[in-house]
Parts: sequence; structure tokens; C-alpha cells
Amino acid sequence: MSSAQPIESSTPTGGSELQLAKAYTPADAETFAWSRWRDARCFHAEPTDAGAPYSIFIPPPNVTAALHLGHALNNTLQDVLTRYHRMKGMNTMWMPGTDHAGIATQSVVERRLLQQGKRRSDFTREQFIAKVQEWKDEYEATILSQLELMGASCDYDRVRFTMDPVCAAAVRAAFFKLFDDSLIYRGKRLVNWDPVSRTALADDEVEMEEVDGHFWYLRYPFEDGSGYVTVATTRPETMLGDTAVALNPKDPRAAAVRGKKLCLPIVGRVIPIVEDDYVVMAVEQGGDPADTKAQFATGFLKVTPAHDPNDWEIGIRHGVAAINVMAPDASISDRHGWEDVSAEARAFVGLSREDARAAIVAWFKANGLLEGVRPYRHSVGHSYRSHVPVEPYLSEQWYVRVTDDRLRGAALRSMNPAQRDGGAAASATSGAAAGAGAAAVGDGEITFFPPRYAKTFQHWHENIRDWCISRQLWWGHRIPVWSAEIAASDVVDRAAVDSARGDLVGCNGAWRAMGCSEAVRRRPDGVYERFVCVAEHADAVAIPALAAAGFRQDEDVLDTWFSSALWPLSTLGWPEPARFDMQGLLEKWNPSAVLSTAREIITLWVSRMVMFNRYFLGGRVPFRHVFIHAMVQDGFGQKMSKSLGNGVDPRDIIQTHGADAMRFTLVQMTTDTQDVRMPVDMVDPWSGEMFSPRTITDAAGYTVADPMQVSPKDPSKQITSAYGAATGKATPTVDAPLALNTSARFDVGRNFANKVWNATRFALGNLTPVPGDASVDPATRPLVDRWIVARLSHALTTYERALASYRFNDAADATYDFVWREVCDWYLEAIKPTVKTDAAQQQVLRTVLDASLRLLHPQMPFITEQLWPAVAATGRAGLRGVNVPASELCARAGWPSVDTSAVDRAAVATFSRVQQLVDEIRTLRGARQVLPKRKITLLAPAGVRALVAEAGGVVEALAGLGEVADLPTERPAGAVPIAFEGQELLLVNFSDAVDLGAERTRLEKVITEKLRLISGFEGKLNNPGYLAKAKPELVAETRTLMEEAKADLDAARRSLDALR
RNA sequence: GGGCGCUUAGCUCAGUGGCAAGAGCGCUGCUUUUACACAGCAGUGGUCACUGGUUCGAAUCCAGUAGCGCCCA
Repeated sequence: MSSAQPIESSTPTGGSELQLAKAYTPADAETFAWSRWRDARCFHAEPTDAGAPYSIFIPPPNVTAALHLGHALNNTLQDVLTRYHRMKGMNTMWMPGTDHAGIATQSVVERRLLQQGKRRSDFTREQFIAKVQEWKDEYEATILSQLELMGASCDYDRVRFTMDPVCAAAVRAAFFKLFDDSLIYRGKRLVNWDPVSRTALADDEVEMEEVDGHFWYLRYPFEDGSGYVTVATTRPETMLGDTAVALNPKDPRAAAVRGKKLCLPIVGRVIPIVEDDYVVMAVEQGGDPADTKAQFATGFLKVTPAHDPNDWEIGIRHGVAAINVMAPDASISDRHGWEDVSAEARAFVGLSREDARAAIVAWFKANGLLEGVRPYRHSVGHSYRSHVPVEPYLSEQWYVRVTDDRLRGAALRSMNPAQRDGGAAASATSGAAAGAGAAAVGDGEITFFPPRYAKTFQHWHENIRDWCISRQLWWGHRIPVWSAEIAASDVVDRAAVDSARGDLVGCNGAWRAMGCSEAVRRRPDGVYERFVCVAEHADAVAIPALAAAGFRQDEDVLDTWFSSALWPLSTLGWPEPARFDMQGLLEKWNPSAVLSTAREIITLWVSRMVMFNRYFLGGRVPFRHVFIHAMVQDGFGQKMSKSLGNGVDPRDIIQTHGADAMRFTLVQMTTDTQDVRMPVDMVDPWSGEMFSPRTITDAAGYTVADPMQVSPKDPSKQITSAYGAATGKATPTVDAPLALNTSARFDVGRNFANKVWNATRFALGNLTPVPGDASVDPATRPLVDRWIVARLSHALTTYERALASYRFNDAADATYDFVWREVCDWYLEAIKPTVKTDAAQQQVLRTVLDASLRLLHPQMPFITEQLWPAVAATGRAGLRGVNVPASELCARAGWPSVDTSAVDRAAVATFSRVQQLVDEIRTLRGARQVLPKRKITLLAPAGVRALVAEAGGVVEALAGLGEVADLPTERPAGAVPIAFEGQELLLVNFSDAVDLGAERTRLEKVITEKLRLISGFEGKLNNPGYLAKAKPELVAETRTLMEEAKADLDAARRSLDALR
């Protein structure tokens, strides 16, 4: 710590209080707290530590970029849970780490290389991976430092990366077992193919561009010569691969063509007519006239499963073949699956797709089968790399058979039965297992918060498709399979392989003896192929042997989610903990307590973790709760993104508001009903002040900050917005510096932190350092002390209940209301006159303060840790029935508790009356603008005076009373009446002269309000249905309220009369 | 196209059948009362998106309409 450290303690024997700076400076607390936490290693957990296990696996952030506000939110919530349970005494471990994010990371690195004029193909695989590795190292370090800045209490000794050796071992083991259990197979799939770079692209690497194209109307004759149908297409060159024509079953012509066959022109292939809902009907047949597609459609759709994703789906639904007519360079080819090449069709083989399009259109025209051409503007996917149109291309990929009951069924059975719809469907999907009747390990153990997300999970699994796990990338876990073509004579069980119709058939050969798993298949072209999956421990022996035998390793890597799916296993050392010195972790911390994540990832990640964890760990679920948190959007309901320049960097917020302020605000805004809008403000680089930027609408219709802004302090000074910088529409310069994004929302947290700081400062100034006496019994204390102890208990209970059901905003509000509204506004104000001289009251204050810091710690760890030693230096906290066990560190302190014996419910009720009385008097003071210094006199009946007496000076102090006396028989001149519990009280001496006009206005307002109330009550009480059916105590309560309101009304009327 | 949500004060959001609809920010007035002006006290502000229904009673439950968002296809 620097000399700016705001805490300076005097000599212990000096007896004087500690000195704190007037304003809270977050940066000091952040440095101070981390130095203590690090020294104590207090976030490290060992399986042998005491306490029931509580663990959380961080959703590993991608190493593509620094953490954004969404990460800040999710990690704050996880940290709140982690710190809370640690304080509860559980054996708490929060596993940190990062994800290699295959496609995303490779893309950003390739994009950066492209700026230097280089491509992936300029490097060897090893060189390129080294480049990506550099990027990863940089961002992994950034991310971990961000987690620390935010105060995340991860077990940093256990940081994992999805491609480090521990995780890689798990990937190898998992793949091997799935392969060996025949849950992995080869399948076909359409990928986004770039014919120039000859690579597959991820969906987000495809850029949609508007293109001026055409619809060609082609005639396909019926096989029986009875005429033709006309199909419309934007891509006539694909017709060589047509295997059906589809129309909508609702089309009026459907019955007439049902069962008929068509003869595909040029090729001569006979193809069926199928009926499918997907087909857009032409306007004439009942299609939507407002739908552009319907305007262009004929109602007949050519189906080319191998060259169009929608046609692929139709092909699967109707069982028609997929015929690939193109080579990887997108030229027409008869060597990639097209076998029925007619003599006429042979002329097109070898043409580029562009030439083929022209030639085919010409052929249809020449043969009188071209019905027409219409211009059509539509969007076409282009490669972000080569900028040519992307070709949907059929290719062979590796799949996991997640539709198997051992995976899909297990995931469904893991659901809490109370959250799962449809008992019948449930037992049907459990298949054979349902017959056994007994629930297996892990069944029914996963509960979603909020519950509605269980539906997403269930629906996903009921409609799940097999999972394509291969990716044509270099960055990732390489698929551990070697393959080679083999002679038919080498196939041992040829009959079984032949009857498997292309599927892999496991076998026991020489490779299995070497520790590998082996399978053989017969390809459609009749060639036999052997696949060998190598287990990691067999690498040294098997790989050289495979290479020598002519086998080649698969070039592809695994989908990123394959290693992510193993996260709860791999990070704990599965399958060989001893190999990495990680014994005991898996048993202790898997299953974890909760997975906290965003909803978009339920299908990609949550589902797969459940399937894998259950499959590899004997049915165990990876986590018992799934908490889905809200999304943070900008002030216009738009996603925060780099390109819109509306993102808020957590590091900027930490700098301007402090980490605790950011955390508190994020926790408080996390409700479970809806997403949260965060209006984005900017920091003026010229003045340092926050302001709301001018906005414009961009081309895509988004509301964004104007690229150039002016300083709110000095309109002659220019500012560049993040949107301007992100889009290149403005460039930050010395004369127009970049403004940081921030949000005024975080002021709430900053103000609260400052309040906590100053409340503590006040308390420290009033606490005489003593050993502390925990035997002080709250029951012997004055009303206000008994009240605050009861309210502490209430706050703790509310907080605990809220966290138990992941209602974070309720938890934050509980702390805010208790600390600010109750401790600061009432308790501290109430004890000001007495606390300095009352040692027992000091013990109450010390204890309330100590417990408050503990209560606040999970959400505001830094400020509480910094204040902790100062409070401890005043003496041992604790009261009879209020337990706050001593601790060196707030982060390791026990969670406070209040025994029911120390909770005085009567005190709460009485104090609530005191608050009402004070409020009434204050309202009048406010209305009459009575100066705070002026002491006024209250004239009240005996019952009210007794209440004032019981409050022990609190009413006098908070309402500014100088004297309390009995009501005189005659109303004194200048007395102003107020209503309290249906009685009339008088206030006198509050002003030198009564303003009659103002007084009349006030009373008339009171009368109007009371009349409104009374009419509401009367309406109810005159309603026979209400009297008959509502709960009796409710009716009685209404009557009481009615009586009070009437008394108040009468009093106000009398006062008004008196003024006349 | 299918699914899941949302619409409450100027703004951001609570409030899942019962007192008179709440909080924070903003705004207005007063107060620099030695914890805090990043504050205190008081106040202003709402046809609970719309239409219908159930109920003694609806912001809350049901149905429909409109708008917005997300996921899947």
C-alpha cells in the first residue's frame, strides 16, 4: 500500500478512535484487500478441508477477447454465491479457466494476419498454432487479471484451459470411450464451403450480401408425358442434383399430382413429387400476397438435398437421395457422388458453377423448357475470406450419437420431475430403463432457476439431432482417429460390415491389442476403410505403427463444445487424477452446486455437460442447479456489441466507480423476470464528467452514438464516440479524443459504498476501544437496540432466502434497505444522543456494524475487507444470541446469525409506531419548512406520551421535539393538529406565526385524502360478497382502518372549522 | 414457422388474488444539523400496453389483440 492508505490506527493503548478519510476511494480498498487475500491464500480449497462441499465451475470465457459486462455480471453472481457459502463454512471451490474457442479464436488471429497480408496457408500447421497460442496467452492473462480486478474469489491455483494437458487427456479419454461404445460415427452434412480457400466456414464467417439475381422458371415433364410442372430457382446449375420436386400439401393441385413422377431434364433421372409444409405456395394457389417469395413462387420446389440446406431437410423427411454434383472447387463433377450421368449431361461436367448456370439455362431455352426469367434481388452468403458466394457442400463429418438413450435419455431423466412436462412422454423416452422402475444415480436431480428454462432444456432434448463434432480448423483438439483403405480380404467379418450399409462396425484386430479401438466400414464406392481410435496411453506405440502401416490421422479438430462439455470432469483431473496429482477432487466437487450462465448456451453447453457427465461418471449430474441470468442490453434494448460501440468495459467502471459499486449494481439489477436495460453514458475526456451522448440511427436501424460528440462543458471541444471509432466513421485524435463508455446506473453502487464507508466512520468515532462484552443481552436494552437486532435478523433471513432461490436483486435490496434505510437513517440517528456514554449500546453498535460488514461482503468484498480491521480494533463484537465469531479476514469470517431468543417482535411493532409518529411530525415540519434546529412541542394524550417515553428519546431526537406535554383542554393559539392512529395531536411552537392559508390548504388536502380512503373502505364493507367470502380477519382489519380514517377525518374537519 | 419471455412513474426496475401500487435515479422545496452534498428531510409524478372474461375483489389468473426481445428451425 502507498502512503495514501486511508486507515491509520493510533497506538492500541491510546484509546482514541481510528481515522478514516472522508470519502471512500475504491482503488485503495482493492489493493489492500487483495494483498491480504493473497497473503492468506484464502480462496484456495483442498478436498480434505472441513465443511460440506460447495463448488462452481466458471463458464470458461473465450480467449478471443477481454471480458465484457455480461461476464462481469455472471462472474459477480458466482462470486456472491461462492463468498457466501465460504462464509457459511462450506468447503468452497470456484474453478476458474478459459476456453480455446476454436473457430472464434482462429478467426480473430486469421483476421489479424490478413491485415499483415498473410494467410493461414502461408504457415505450417505448427507455425500457425503457435501464432494462435500467442494470442491465447495474451488474452488468458488479460481475462485472469480482470477476474481479480472484479474481486472474483476463484481458486487461482487451479486455473485450467480447455487445451491444457489435463483437459486434453479428458478429451482423449472421452472420445475413445464414445468411439469404442459406437456412439461416434461418420455422417454427411452440408457445410458452408468456400470453393476458393477450400475450407468450411462457420456460420458467423458467412457474410450476407444483397445480390441482383434472377428467378429462372424451368419446366420438368411428367414421366408419363402428360405435361409438366414449372419450378422456380435462383440456382439452375444445381438441377443436375435434383432428386425430387416438392409442393405444399395445402396446394389445390396436390391431389392431382400425387404419386406422379417427373423426368429430370438433361439427366433423365426419374424423380418423385413429395408434399412438404416448407414449400411456399404461389399467390394464385393461396400463398400470402404480401410475401415476396410467394410472388415469385410457382408452388413447385426443386429439391437438391446435396446443395441446399432446406432441401437437405426435405430430403431427410422424405427419404430421397442426396446427389453431389460438384467438386470442392465448385465445378460440376461426376466424381463426388454423381453416378447416373447421362450422355447429354456429360457436356456439363468440368464447367465452373458460373459457366454451368449459363449453359443449363441455354439448354432449357433451346429445348423449349425455359418458361421465363424474372430479376430478383436477394441476399447470398459470401465468404468473409475470399468474398465469393459460399457453396452449401455435402461433406463427411464425425458425429456423436446424442440421440442414444444413454445420452439424450439420461439428460431428460436428470430433470427435476416437478419441472418436467408430460409424464407419458417422459417414460417413453426412457425406453428400456423405464421398465426397471428404480431411479438411477442422478435422475431427477437438476433444477432450473427460473423454472421456465427447464422447458428450453426439455424441448431441446426431445428434438435433438446427432451432434456434428468435427471442424475443419487447425486450432483445437485434433481428432484422434487414423484411417486407411484396406483390401476386402482384410475385413474379418465382411457380412456384418456389408450389412451395416456404410456405418462403422467395431472389430477386434491387431490395433485393439495395442490399446486402440478399431472399426471398419464399406464406403458407397465399395472400398473398405479401417478407422483406428488411439487412446492417449497407446500413442507412443500405436502412432508410429499406424504411420508405418499407411494410416493417416484425421485432419479435423473437435468442436469447441466437445471439450467444454467435459469441463466439470476435466478440471478435476478425470479420468486419471493421480497422473496430474489431483486425487480426491472429483469425489469432492463433482457434482457442483450450481451452473450460472446465459440462456443462449442451454443447448450448446448445459445439455452436453449433463450428457457427458452422466455418461462418464456413472449417472452423476455435473451440477444440481442451473441458474440462467438476465442479459444486459443498452438503453434502447439492443445487445451490447463492439460494432455498435455500445459496450461498457468492466475495467472502465472499476476505474470510475470502483469494483464494489459495479458488483452491487449488477447484483441489484439481476431480476429473474426480464432482461435489463443499461443506458450507456460517456465520460467527457475534456472534463471527466459523465454525459448522455447524442444518438443517431445507423443504416441497419440501430440507435447508436453519433460518431462525433461535443463536450457538454465546452461545445467547441470535440469528442470521438466508441461507435465512431469502431466503425471508422471517426478517428480519435488529440483534438477529438475517444470517450469511454460508462453508465449512470453504477452511481447507485458507488453511493452505497460511500454510505457504508461513512456509517463506519461515524461508528468508529463513537466506539471506545474495549475488549468487548459479548454477554450483553439485547433484551435488557432500550427499544431502539432491541429493534435493530430484530431487523438484523430479518435482513439476514431475507438475504439467505433470496440467495437460496437465486433472486439476486432481492438479496441486494435486503442489504441496501437494512444498512441504509434502517441502520443509517434510523438507528445511527437515534443513538446519537446516547451512544458515547453507553458502553452496552456501543456493544450493540459494534455488533451491528460487524454483522453488516459480513452481510455486505459477498457483494462488496473490497470495502468490507478494508473496513474489517478498523472495526475489529474497537473490540470483540457479539451479543447474547447474536453470533459473530472472530476472524482475521472478512472473507473468511463466519456468516452471522441471530438466535430467535434475541429477536423481539414486540419491539419491531412498537418501533414501527414510533416511526409513524416521527413521520407525521416530519411531514408537517417539511410542509411548513421548519428549520431542523428549531425544537417544537408535542401535545399528546397519555397513550402517545407513553409511546414517546418507551422510545427513550428517539422521537425527540428524530422529530426535533423540545418538549412533550399533555393535551390542554383549550387549543392554544398557533397549535397545528396532526392525526396519529385515529387520535388528534397538537404541535406548537414550530413557527413564529401560523400561515392560515397554508394551514387551510394542508387540512383540505388531508380531508380529500381521507374521504377517498373512506369511500374505498365503504365500497368493500357495503359489498355483501366481500363480507361473506373474504377472510374474516381481513374484513375486521378493513373495519379498523375505516374507523381510524373516520377519526382522522373528523379531527381534520374540526381543525379546519377552528381556523374559520 | 415453432417455443420462451416482456409491456407498471420522465428513466431503470420490483411487485404471482386482499390495506391506499413501491424502490432507486431524475425533478421541486428546505437544510452545509461535525458520518456521508456520492448526504439529510419533505414533496411532485402512474387509465399497471389494449380488449374481453373468471372472482366478493385483478397489475397479479384466463382468452384475444398490438408492440418489443431472445432461442430453435
